[in-house]
Amino acid sequence: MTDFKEAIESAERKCSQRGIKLTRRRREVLTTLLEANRALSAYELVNLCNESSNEPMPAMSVYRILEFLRAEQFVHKLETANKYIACKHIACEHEHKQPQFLICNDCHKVQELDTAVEALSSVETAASMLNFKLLNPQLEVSGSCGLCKT
Amino acid sequence: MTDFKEAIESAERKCSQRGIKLTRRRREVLTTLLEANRALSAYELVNLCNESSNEPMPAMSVYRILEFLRAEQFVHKLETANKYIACKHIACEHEHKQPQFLICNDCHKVQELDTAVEALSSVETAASMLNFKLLNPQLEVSGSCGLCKT
DNA sequence: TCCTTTGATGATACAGTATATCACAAATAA
DNA sequence: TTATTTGTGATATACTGTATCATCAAAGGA
Repeated sequence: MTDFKEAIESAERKCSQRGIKLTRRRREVLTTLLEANRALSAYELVNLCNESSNEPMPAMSVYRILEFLRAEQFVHKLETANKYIACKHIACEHEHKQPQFLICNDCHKVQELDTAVEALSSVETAASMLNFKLLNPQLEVSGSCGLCKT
Repeated sequence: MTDFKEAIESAERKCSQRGIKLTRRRREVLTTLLEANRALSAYELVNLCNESSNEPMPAMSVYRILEFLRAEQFVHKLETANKYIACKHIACEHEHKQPQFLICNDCHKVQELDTAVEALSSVETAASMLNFKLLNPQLEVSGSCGLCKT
């Protein structure tokens, strides 16, 4: 309950540094994602926002706000799952390119890796031999997280 | 025009080896995908099938058939694009796990790599340290293919 | 201060992607 | 032959996302 407050404050700070605003609605969406502590679909977000506040949250707004939060790297989209998850490093200062995710097929929990940087660099090498330039590469692989091997 | 015939024959052969059937409808979908020679959405497939044959192809059938073709590894789904593409190796005998795709953001052409095997193995290592087991890992990265740098 | 501009949000419609279900026919097994 | 499984057709509906226009409020200039 305090962990995500720090993340919000950090996002707030980064926004003002960047000359943009973390508005009430944007904060609402980001907070909801942080509290959920898992990947959510856009409509799950809509519902959660509506449960925890009185002003109804239009689905359109959620999509728009997610675009904003992604552009600022506060949120990632899991393209393979059509879900959104708060970036693990909102509160960090370092830039972090090349996000990498392990997605559990059973419990659907997501772990954001920081470790396998060389994975993408080897793809990059292979790609460049085909004259292909990677753009904002993101890696998503699914499997089974040790916890739910039933 | 002869290239994909070989692929169909090979698929036919594999199916009979496996005790399953490449029915007329399934062959229709697979042929359409091979002829297109690019990634297609499910509904693009529906339309193309309808153009080249008189019996209307229901969208439901395309989805069902795509599931079948994926299970047999004749077709891959690009999860990040919601499109389907014929496997480059339908006619090969070797098993090929870990498909890897480079997807061009501009022309949307897709190249299936065979080369960057070590990419996934380094993810695998990182994952196993978290007690996470990869399952049918597939890699999709987008960027710009040398051809359409405008 | 007033006005204008810009950015954010609300509201509605609709396009695109996918699944659930039931019915029926053909192929296979008992 | 009868029963069962498998593939397909048909319809409905859920889920995901974009287009568009209106409104409102904050920011900055005259």
